[in-house]
Parts: sequence; structure tokens; C-alpha cells
Amino acid sequence: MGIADRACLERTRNESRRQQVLTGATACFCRHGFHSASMAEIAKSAGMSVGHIYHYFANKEAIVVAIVQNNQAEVLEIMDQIERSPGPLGDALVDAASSGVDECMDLSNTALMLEVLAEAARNPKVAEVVQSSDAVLRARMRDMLCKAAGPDQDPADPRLDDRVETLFTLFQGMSVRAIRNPSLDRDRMVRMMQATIRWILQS
Amino acid sequence: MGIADRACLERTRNESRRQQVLTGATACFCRHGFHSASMAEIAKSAGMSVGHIYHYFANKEAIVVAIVQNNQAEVLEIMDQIERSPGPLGDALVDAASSGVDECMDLSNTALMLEVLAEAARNPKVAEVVQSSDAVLRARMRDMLCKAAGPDQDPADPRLDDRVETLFTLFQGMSVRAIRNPSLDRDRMVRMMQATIRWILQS
Amino acid sequence: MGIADRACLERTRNESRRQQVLTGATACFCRHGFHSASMAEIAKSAGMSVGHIYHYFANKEAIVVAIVQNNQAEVLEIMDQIERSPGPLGDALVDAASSGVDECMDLSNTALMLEVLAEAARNPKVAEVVQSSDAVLRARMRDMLCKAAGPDQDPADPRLDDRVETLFTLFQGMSVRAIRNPSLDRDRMVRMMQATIRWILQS
Amino acid sequence: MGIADRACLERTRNESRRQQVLTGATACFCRHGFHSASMAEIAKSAGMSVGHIYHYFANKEAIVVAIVQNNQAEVLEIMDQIERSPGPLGDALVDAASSGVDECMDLSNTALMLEVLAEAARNPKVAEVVQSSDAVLRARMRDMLCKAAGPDQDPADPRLDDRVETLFTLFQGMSVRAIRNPSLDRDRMVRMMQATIRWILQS
DNA sequence: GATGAATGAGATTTCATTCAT
DNA sequence: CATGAATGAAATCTCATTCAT
Repeated sequence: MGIADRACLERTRNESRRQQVLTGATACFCRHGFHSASMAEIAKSAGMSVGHIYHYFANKEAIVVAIVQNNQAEVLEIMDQIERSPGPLGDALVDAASSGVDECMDLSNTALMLEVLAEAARNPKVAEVVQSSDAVLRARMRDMLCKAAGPDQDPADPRLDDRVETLFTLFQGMSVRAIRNPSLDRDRMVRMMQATIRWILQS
Repeated sequence: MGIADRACLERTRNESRRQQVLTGATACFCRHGFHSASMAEIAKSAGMSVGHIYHYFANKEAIVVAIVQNNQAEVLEIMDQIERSPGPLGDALVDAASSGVDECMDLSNTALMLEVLAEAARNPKVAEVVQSSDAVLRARMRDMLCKAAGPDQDPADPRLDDRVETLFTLFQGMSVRAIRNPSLDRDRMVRMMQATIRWILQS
Repeated sequence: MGIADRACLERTRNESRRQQVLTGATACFCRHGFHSASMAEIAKSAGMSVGHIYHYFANKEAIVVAIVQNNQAEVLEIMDQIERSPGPLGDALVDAASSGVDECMDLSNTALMLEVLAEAARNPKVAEVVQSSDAVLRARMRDMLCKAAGPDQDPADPRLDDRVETLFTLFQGMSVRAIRNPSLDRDRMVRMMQATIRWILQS
Repeated sequence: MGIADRACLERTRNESRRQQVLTGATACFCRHGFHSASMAEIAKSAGMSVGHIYHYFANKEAIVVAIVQNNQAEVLEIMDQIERSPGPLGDALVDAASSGVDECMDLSNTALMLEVLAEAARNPKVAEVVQSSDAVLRARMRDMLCKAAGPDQDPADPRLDDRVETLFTLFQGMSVRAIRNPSLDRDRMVRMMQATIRWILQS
């Protein structure tokens, strides 16, 4: 085995260990929240010793930051899938509402997201990564809405920003609703979101 | 002074001491979050000793619960004001969006609300009070939307619930947006909310 | 018991608890050094819980600082005693060499002093208090040497500073010697110091 | 290349690697002290991996021991130079005071020396090597003072020991003074040391 | 009612040392 | 020879809660 192969192997191994930590930490944060999930729990959940986590992350905060960045990649991937789906983009967006609602109403996701947001409200480093992630996702969504509006749409139209903001407000608000109203009906929520998306696309 | 008077005086005094704690705790939770705000800080902020707080609240959790209940009372009061305002109720609702946006975009409020929600996502006692508070507010808002729809509105129409849910989703989503997108423009947000409220009232 | 009495009692009680910590910590630092003496050991040695030490001292560093300040007070007290002793001051200084040597050659004292100095070499806060303490003691010793030199001595004579420095160098150097040369003979050391003090007083 | 050559090469290579570790460790101990300098830092400073340091030294303590032994060799070398210098040995000793003061007042050297002494005060293994090193240096200095005193000097005269002790006390005390009195004037210190050395040589 | 001293469990983080490769 | 991943014990410090006064 050459040196290059070995280095490569090592890199992927390292990366997979890092992911192990993130997976474990995500589970712990969902269950107990950021402050109440101890490094000991995270370590056990990640299948490695407490001390070794610090080989991969400088501190607990750095783990949250990495989780947020992971989440951004996942959402971008979903958006790519929507765009690649056959048929008019507007219809694809309306269709995607269904799984979007499921995602936002999942209580584990929701708990983690709220935990991260609460941390962002006081921790500047977390705030920074949350906000830059949001900026990336806004730009991507704006691009999709522009394409969905047809070739006559002026790409500089500021109303595109308003529509993105409305969409994001609704989806993220839904996570809050999932907590505050446990009797929330999934199907009615989907219908509501789809109606709003259609209204947005036409307005 | 009679025994009854004395008892009354004592009760109001007690109540005001309790409020002192809540005010101090609210400030601390906004600044540092639920877990990072220590009882010592809360005590100092409330102008009393640590031990004495335990005369009024069984533990830290009970303080959060009381804060949520206080908030419910405040929101109900705002709804009363909207209903009492002159002119058609629908217009009053649209007008109220402006101050509602301000309230939801205030970063101190937002941080506290997210803190409480994150706690509710894991702490059943907090969840219970948050959810029953939401139920009260939903009922009140449903009642207002029903009245606003005019005398022909069927009070049992399930679409009223959908409209309440949409409204709440938007307002609560806005708090999330305030954190994730610090460049959010207040005035555009107001216009967006007002447009959506009008759409809801007519749909 | 009046409020004033109570407050006074509380103050002395607090002060005695603080001293308890300092006594315990001094013993621990002597035995194990600054970094190796754990707060747990210090707490046990001081007869109180770990957490409670933090009511009296912000952190471990603050304990060292207080120990240095205590030491300054003790040395000043010894100097006062020398000055108050009957007979010519010069003779008193020569006589004091004996107990001074004992003090400096005591291995517990020595270990603590070295520990503090090593910490001062890297910790600015400790350095600051060690150096300002030294400045106080230098001034006091200069004053004594000036008086011992008789009424014709010019108080501004810079040679007084040199003599103080020589004396301090010898006494503090002796602590180092106590570690490096365990066969050091106490009586010969006393004679050496007395000869040097006489030489200093006459030069 | 024969087996012997190879072995020899290996030995010098080994020795140079060992020195690499000592150089790196010395730098780290000066900067952060014995306990705060981590093996990771030392490894980086020495340009090798953490694990590999354990090929050359059994543990951290063994590194300190080697540093002390290195220092002994350096001081012996300086003494050789003094003895080899032209002119009367007494004058050479007085002249050497100047660079001796510089050495002892250098804050990096001083910090390391105090660190080692503090460790020696509690760690028997370090104490042993420090003390045997001091014994070697005392014997060497005694020899020099004997020669400097002229051919009539009785080599068994115990006053030679006292003079060595006084000299060492002063030089090592100076390191303590460098920490405690940062305003110490180098030139006045040199004059003080030279005056004392002359006094010692004549007494 | 009111205080704050006191506890001790538990949090994050660091580090010397080992060992498979 | 050389690496650095991995361990887990131990360090400092914080904090909700209790209780004697």
C-alpha cells in the first residue's frame, strides 16, 4: 500500500469518525437539548471516549456548528431533487410541500432546530453559522422561485425575496406549531401549505 | 387593621414579590437562556436572596411555567384590545399586524420564546403549560376570526381552525426568521403579514 | 442581639472561614505544589466542600494571591518586632539572622515559595502581587537599614537600595540552596549571613 | 558500511534526536512551566510525534531529569572557560560575574530553574538529580576558589565550602530577585556581585 | 418572612501514556 | 523507526437546592 493510499484511507477514516460524533451528538441534542446533553452521553452515543471527541472538535460549540452545516447540505440536496424532478417546477414545489411538512413536524428535528436557534440567540458563533446557512438557502430558494415563475420573470424583482421569506416563515413556523399544538393535523397542514405556495407562485 | 385586611395586604404583597421574581427571571432568561441563567443571577435581578425565591416557586422549572402563563395573559389582553377597537374587526386585525410583527421580531422576546419552546420539547411539565396556553389562545383567536367573518359565518366551520393555524404559524415563524435572517426588513414583513391576513379573511 | 452585632459576627466568621481555606491551601501547595494540589484536596484540608471554596475565592489563582498577601503581612510583623527589640538596631538585625535562616531553610516554606515564584514567572496576576509585595518589603527594610546606619545617614542614599537588594538576594537564595544542597549546615549558614549583614552595615 | 559504522551512526543519530526533544521541551517548560507544557506541545516543538518521544524518554519526568543534567554540563563548561582564561584566576572570577548575572537574570532561564526546583521540592527523582548536580558543581567551584587563593591555601580548609555556598546563594538568589523585583538594575547587580566576590576571596 | 452559607453532583476539558499499524 | 488515534482519569468550576439562623 502506497503512502498516498494510506493518507487517503486515513482521511476517509477520520471523516467517518467525525460523522460518528455528529450522528451521536445529534441524537443526544434531540433527546436532551444542547446544554443538558453531556459530553459523556455524546461520547457513549458516538461510540468513542470523551477525550477523543476533542481530536475532532475543539469544543461542544464546534459540534453544533458542524451539525448546522450538515443540515444545510441536506436541505440543498432536497432542493436539487425538487429541481431535477420532471414536470413544471411550480408543481414540483407544491408536491414537495408534503414531505416538507413531514420534515418540519417531526418532533426530533424540531427539538434540535429549536435548541440550535435558542443557542444562536445568545452564542455569536452559532448565530453566525446559522445565519450564513440561512443566506445560502434563501439564495437557492429564490433561484428556484424565479425559474418557476417562467422566463418572463425579472430575476432582480424584490418580490422574489418576499416570497422566499413567506415560504421560510411558514415552514419554520410549522416546527414551532408542532410543539405548541400537538393535535396539529398533518394532512390539513399540507393542504394549507400547498394553498399558500400556489398563492405565492401566482401573486 | 382587621385580620381580613392584613391577610389581603399580605396576599397582594406576596403577589408583587412573585412578579418581582418573574420580571427578574424573564430578564435573565432573555440574556442567558434557561440553563445558563443561574438562580443566583435571577435572585440578584429580582432583588431578593436565592433561598427566598423558593418561598414563591418550587424550583426553576416552576418559574418558566409562570412566565408562560404570564405571557398568555398578555396576549389575551392584546386580543381584547383589538376586539374593542372601533371599526370593522377585519380591519383591526390587519392593523394589529404591525405591532404583532414588532413583538415577534424583538430579539429578546424571541430568544426567550425559543428557550421556552426548546425546553418544552423535552420537559413534559413545560410542554403541558405551553400547549394548554396555546389552546386557550387558539380558541380566542378562532372566536375573533369568526366574528370578523360576519354574522353568516358558521361557528363550527373547521376552516376557522385552519385560518387560526395559518396565522399562528406565520407569527411564530417570524420569530424564527428574526434569528435566522438578521437583515429581515420590518416594513416588508408587515406588508407580507397584512397581505396574508387579508387573504385568510377572504378565502 | 442587634443587627450590627450580627453583621459583625458574620464578618468575623466569614474571615475565619477564608483563613481556613488559606491554611488548608498552604498545606496542600507545600505538599504537592500549585498545579498538583487539587481543589478537592484543598477543600478536604480546609474542612469544607469544594463548591464552597468558590464563595470565598474566585478561583485557584485567587488563593495563591491571598497567600502571598498573608505572607507579606507576616514578614512585616517580623520586621516590626526586630525594630521594637531593645538595644542597637544593627545588633537586632544581626541577631534576627538566626531565625531568618531557620525560616528560609524550612523546606515547607521553601517549597511553597518556589511554587509561588514559578507561578509568578508565567501568571501575570500572581507576578503582580508578588512584585508589589516585594516592593513593600523592600521599602520597609530600606527604612530599617537607614535607621540602623545612624542619624548621619542620608535617607536618599542609593547605596541603601543596594544593601537591601543584597540582603534579600542572600535570604531568598538560601531557600534555593536548601533544596539544592540538603547537607547545608544551619549554623554555618547563620554565621555566613551574620558576617554578611555586618559587612553590609559597615560598607 | 560495516556493522560498527552503522551502529555508530545510529548512536549519534539517536543522540541528536534526544537533544531535539530536550531543546523543544526546554522551550516549552520556559514558556508554560512543567505541568502546563503538554507532551503534545513538546512533540510539536521537537518536530516529532508524541508517541516517538517515548522511544527516547520513559516519561515526562525523565525529560526534566535530562534537562538538569544538560544544564550541569553547560555550567561546568563555563567554569572550564573561566579557569582557562589568562591572568590571575581571582580576576577571572570577578570578570565572570558579569555574564553570570546576565545568565541568572534572564527570565526564561529563571522560570525554568524555578520550575525545576519546585518540582524537586516534591519529586524525589528530580530532587536526586538536582542535588547530585549541585554537588558536582560545588566541588568544581571549590576547586577553583582553592586555586584562586594561591599555593598556600590548604585544600581541606572548610572555609572554602562556606565561600562556595555564599557564591551559589548569591547567584541563585539573583534569579529569585529577577522575578520579585522586575526593576532590578543589571549593572548595579554586577557591581554588587563583584564586590561580594572580592570580599569572599579576601576573607 | 428572609438570608446566604453550605453541599456535592456533574459539567467541560485536558493530558500522559499506550499501542496497532 | 515513527505515527497519532485512542483512552479514561482527573482537573477546575458551576449550580440548583436545602436549611439553620
